Amino acid sequence: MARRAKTPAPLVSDLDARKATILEAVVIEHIDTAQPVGSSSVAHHADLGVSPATVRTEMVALEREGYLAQPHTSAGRVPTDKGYRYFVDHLASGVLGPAQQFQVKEFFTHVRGEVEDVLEQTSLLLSQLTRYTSVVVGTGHSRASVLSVQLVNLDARHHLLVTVYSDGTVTKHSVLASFEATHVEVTEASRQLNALLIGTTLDATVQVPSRTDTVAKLVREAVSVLHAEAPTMDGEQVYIGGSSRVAEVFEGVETVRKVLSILEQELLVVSLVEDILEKGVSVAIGSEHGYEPLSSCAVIVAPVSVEGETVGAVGLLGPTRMKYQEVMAAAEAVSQHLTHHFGGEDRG
Amino acid sequence: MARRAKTPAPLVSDLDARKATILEAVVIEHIDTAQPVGSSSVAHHADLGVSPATVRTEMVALEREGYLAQPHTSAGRVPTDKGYRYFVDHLASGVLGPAQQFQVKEFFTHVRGEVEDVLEQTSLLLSQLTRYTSVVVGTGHSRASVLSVQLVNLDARHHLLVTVYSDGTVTKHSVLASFEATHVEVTEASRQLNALLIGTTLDATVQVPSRTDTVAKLVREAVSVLHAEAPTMDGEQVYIGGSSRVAEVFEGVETVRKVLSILEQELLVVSLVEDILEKGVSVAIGSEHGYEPLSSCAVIVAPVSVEGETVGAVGLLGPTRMKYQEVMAAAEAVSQHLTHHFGGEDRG
DNA sequence: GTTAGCACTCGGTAAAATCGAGTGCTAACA
DNA sequence: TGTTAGCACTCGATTTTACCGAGTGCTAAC
Repeated sequence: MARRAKTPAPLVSDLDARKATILEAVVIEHIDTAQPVGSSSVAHHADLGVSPATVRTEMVALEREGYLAQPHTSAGRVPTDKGYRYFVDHLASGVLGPAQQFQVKEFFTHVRGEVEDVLEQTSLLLSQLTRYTSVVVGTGHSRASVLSVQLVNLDARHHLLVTVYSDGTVTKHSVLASFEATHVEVTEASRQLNALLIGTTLDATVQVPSRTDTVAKLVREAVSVLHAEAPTMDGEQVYIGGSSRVAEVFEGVETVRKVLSILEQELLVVSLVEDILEKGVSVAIGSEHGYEPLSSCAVIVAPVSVEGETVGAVGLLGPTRMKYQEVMAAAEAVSQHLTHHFGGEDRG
Repeated sequence: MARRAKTPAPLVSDLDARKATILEAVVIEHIDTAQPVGSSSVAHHADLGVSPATVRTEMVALEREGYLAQPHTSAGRVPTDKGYRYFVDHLASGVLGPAQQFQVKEFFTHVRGEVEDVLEQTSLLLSQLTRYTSVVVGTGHSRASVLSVQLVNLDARHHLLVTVYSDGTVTKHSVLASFEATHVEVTEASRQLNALLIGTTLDATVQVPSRTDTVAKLVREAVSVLHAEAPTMDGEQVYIGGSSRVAEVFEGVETVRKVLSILEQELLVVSLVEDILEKGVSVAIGSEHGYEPLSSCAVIVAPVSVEGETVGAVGLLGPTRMKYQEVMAAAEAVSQHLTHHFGGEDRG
């Protein structure tokens, strides 16, 4: 028994075959219809040769164990978060339809451009593919080393510090000096900065010159600006695709508003995705992720890694009654293609 | 008579004083309550010493002339787009509340950072200020000249072309060569690119070397990559703040979805804003802007200019029954502060 | 353990009744 | 001529009532 399985070990459970089938039937139908599911409908669709009455007794049990819930007496049953959890852990498994597979392949053979563009486009792809809102996260250059620094002067006091990192990201920082500097001095400062910083990572401390001439002051200024940003700005990028889906997929203005307002906060989205990744889980249902305003959401994530290192993730956000099979398959497929795209070095 | 006034010349109109007052009352109350407004309510609030009956006859006239509409017989009146138009052109004028004024001032004395960050934060400010969704557009470096180009090699075949423009923007482009290049060659190419491009704008053609050595090939490659992007990528930046407001402010899922899906398309948003600016108008109501899916929206824009040149705009998007006075005042104030912020050179 | 039978619950929908804000019109008035 | 009170009328919104039927839980028979 693995100490930490890919999905958290089921508490007590493992329903017997029939209960599982019934649960599955309820989940599937409810996902499809958004309505409570009744015993007769289950008896009919899941073809265990049993009558509704039997199904009913089983459903009572499933409800007692917390997999199902009744909106009110004399309505059908609806899956709980726990019910969905069992479903995705034990029952769901789907493959991408051929049309979708084709679309994904097409996409990845044709994308070109900068990493950022690819990620952004990918988020659109995902939301088209699944009809849910997608989240693509690129984790930044925290471990990337500096390839090149350059100080460009805009005018005598304003300079722009442009840094290129080994992972291909580029940052810029304004440097406002309290003194004037000539073009030559700026160029020299640039040269020294290169000597100083190339090969280092942002968290490393460097030996700055203590002289008091203009060039040295420029260098110190630049280094401090750069390092000041280091802790906050991890260079995470977030791309959200199909946020308008939120309005289609959730019911109730209030829910829509809540979800949208979460999506607006990029930092929050990043940590949500990272939290889920960290737990080694690929799906977080309802309250599982611990973000209260998203308690009616399910989030599916799949990591994107290059050389064993997780460099990002793709995610999809929908109601708890989302189409897990399809969506998980899509996330899987896209994340793998992305992994390959960034790993398999031979694309622009 | 000016050939093209700041706001399109009123067709026939200019209502007499009493009609105007009545229209104003209807608009104000409807903005407030979202309900059709009846004659008695108008007679009461607008204190022209007249009875509801008289108001009614006037309202009939206003309806005939297209300023008001009746959702159905025996309901109150609702302003039409034309009614709102008259309202904003002739009647509306408001100033920012002191609290808001303070907030704006506070904001602009404390913002720091890159242009992009300032614009993004501004969009948040605007949406907080007005409780509507905001749009901040920065028009790009189409006329900016190149300050510096640098080719950085990631590995033998992958290079990164980093360009700094006179307006402080920085772009990066991957350059994938079909041949290998040494570090020295890349550095030399970098030097030549600088000599070649500094001071030019993207639309200018440059004399590339026709030699066939590695350096020359690199240079040609880089120049072509850079120029290829020029027409599409104008470097426009769009920042949307408070998109969750859409869900609060519009009613009907379908409307919300439509609006959100427009907001997702950055290009579309940019051209919407630019269209309105171009017409020299600051408010576009309902069908005026010609974007059908936004026919229930009003858009308020204010240009941001530096040295007489329009470099961007701030905008706010709400339902046609939005609080024009407040919102226009806010847009005005923020755009002026922004103008000043970018014009008054002494901030980082 | 399963099932048919059955009484019961209760949300959803439809029809009916009611309400009232607001209208348009007319006739009297200044 | 413009204004106003009076009044019948309209019609959406709200409430009431009735009813249907899907679905339940329970029980007794298989």
